[in-house]
Amino acid sequence: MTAAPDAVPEPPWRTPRKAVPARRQLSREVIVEVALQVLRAEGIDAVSMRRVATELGTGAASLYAHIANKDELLELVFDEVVGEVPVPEPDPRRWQEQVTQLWKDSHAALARHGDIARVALGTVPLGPNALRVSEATMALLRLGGVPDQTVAWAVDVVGLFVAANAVEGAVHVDRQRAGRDPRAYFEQVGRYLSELPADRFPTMAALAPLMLQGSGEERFVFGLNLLVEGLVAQADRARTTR
Amino acid sequence: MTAAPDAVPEPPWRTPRKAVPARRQLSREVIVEVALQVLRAEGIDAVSMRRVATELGTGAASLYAHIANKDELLELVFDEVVGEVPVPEPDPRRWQEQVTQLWKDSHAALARHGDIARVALGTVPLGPNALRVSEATMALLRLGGVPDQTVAWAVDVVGLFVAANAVEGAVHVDRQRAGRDPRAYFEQVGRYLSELPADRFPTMAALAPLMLQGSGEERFVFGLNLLVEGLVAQADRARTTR
DNA sequence: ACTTGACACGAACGCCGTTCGTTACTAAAA
DNA sequence: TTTTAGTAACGAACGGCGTTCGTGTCAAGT
Repeated sequence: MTAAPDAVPEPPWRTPRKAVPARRQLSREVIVEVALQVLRAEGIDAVSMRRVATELGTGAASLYAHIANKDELLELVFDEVVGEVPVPEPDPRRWQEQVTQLWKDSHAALARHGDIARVALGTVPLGPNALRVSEATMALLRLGGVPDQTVAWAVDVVGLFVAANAVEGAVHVDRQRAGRDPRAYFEQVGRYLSELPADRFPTMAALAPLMLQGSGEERFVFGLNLLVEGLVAQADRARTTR
Repeated sequence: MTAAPDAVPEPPWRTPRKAVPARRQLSREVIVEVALQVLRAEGIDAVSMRRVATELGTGAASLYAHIANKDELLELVFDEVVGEVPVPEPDPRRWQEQVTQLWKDSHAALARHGDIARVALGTVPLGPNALRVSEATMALLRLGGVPDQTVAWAVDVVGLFVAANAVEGAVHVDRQRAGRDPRAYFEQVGRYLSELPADRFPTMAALAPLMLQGSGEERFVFGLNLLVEGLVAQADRARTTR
C-alpha cells in the first residue's frame, strides 16, 4: 500500500487488472473421486471432463495437468470400482465355489456403477485393484487343478463375460434413469416376440415367455455356471490324463 | 420469362434468389447402406450423422425424415451385418457342431465390421436377420434336447458373449487404424505383467507368457467351447432325468 | 388453383474432448 | 535477493457431435 516515489496515475482507458481468485489445488485422486460420484449418481454419460471440472469448481482444461485424457480417467475410475471386490482366502476344498463367488462379486461391483464396465472391453485392466482380483482368480483356478493355459485364458474370457453382463444390465438402469420404464420395454419385446409369424419363427414364438423370464442377474449366473462347468470339466480331464 | 404488366425493377440491394439444386431423394435403405460402407472402411467412430449425410451429398438433418435417431441407424446397420450370417439346415446328429458353427459365424460377421456389436449390448436384437439367426440357434439347441428355459437363456447369454468378443477384437482393429501397433501394445502389457512383483503377484508373473498366447479368435473359441460344454451337460442331464 | 402432408435441408442449440497460450506459483540456482 | 525454469491452473477456441426448428419444395388430393 506504499506508493512508489515516482508512481504516475494509471491512464483511465486501461482495463483494470482482473481480480484473480486463489488457485485451487487439484490432484488425480480428487478428480477420480468426483468422477466416481458423478458416475454413481447419473451414469457414465454424465462423466464428461467439463462436468467433473464443474463439480470441482474449475475448468476442463485444468484436469489435463493430472490425467492424460478422458480414457485414462475412465480407467482410473474403473480400477477404483474394482477396488470394491472382496478377495477370499483360498481354500482348496472350495475353489470352485470361491472363484464363482469372486466373479459374482466382480459383476456386482461393476453393476453398481452403471456401464463403467465398458472400459474393460478392449483394454487389459492393469490397475492395482484389477491385478489384485486377477491374481486371486488365477490362484483359485490353479488351486483347482485347471491347466495353466486354461487359467490364463479363463481370466480374460470370463472377465469379458462379467463385464459384458454388467454393461448389459447398466443399459437398462440408464433407460430407467432417462424416465423410460424398463418393464414396459420388456413387455413390448415380449408382445412382439409372441406375435411373430409362427410359420417362420415357431421356436421363438413358442419360447417367448421363457425368454422374458428371469432377471439380468439370473442370466448372468446361468451363463457363469456354464463357463465354470466347462472349466471344471477341463480340470477333471487334466487330472485324468496326468 | 414474361414480364408482368406492372413489373418494377428489383432494387439493387436485394440478394438474388439462390439457385436451389434439385432435391435428391433419400431412403432408409440408402442411408443404411452408406453407413455400412463408412463403418467397413473406417470403423464405427466415423459413422456420424454428418458423415453419412456428407457421403450422400446432403445435410445431417435430412436423415431424420427416414430414421428416428442415430441409435436407430446403428440398429439397422447391425441387422444388415447379421444378414451375412449363414444359417444351416438342422441335422439332429450334428446339432452341437452346427450351433457352435452358427455362433462362430455370427462372431465372424460382427468381427468384420468393427465394433458394431456394441449395438447388441443392452438391446434385444429384433431386426429380421437377428430373428432369423436366433430362431435357427434355438431350433438347433432344442433339437439337441436342451431344456426350453436353457434354450431361451442361452440365446441371450451366448449372444452376449459373441458380441462382447467382437467388440473386444474391434478395439484392437481400431487401435491399428489409429496408427498404433497392437503388437506393441501386447508386448508392453506382457513386459509389465512379467515384471510384476512376484511376492504379490506370483501367479500372474508366472503365467504372463501364457496370457499373451493366442489370438482373440482362439480365446473366443475357447470360451465358446466352455459354454457349449455346459449346454451339452445340461442337455444330458435333462435326458437322464426324463 | 388451393390445401395438405411429407420430405429436404440450413442454421442453430447445447454439448463434447482437447489444445494453445497466458498467468501464477514455487523451488532451485545465481 | 533476484532470476530462472518447470509445472500447475485455466480461459478461449478449435473441430466435432446429435438433434431440433423453421422454411421451402414437391406431389397428391380436392
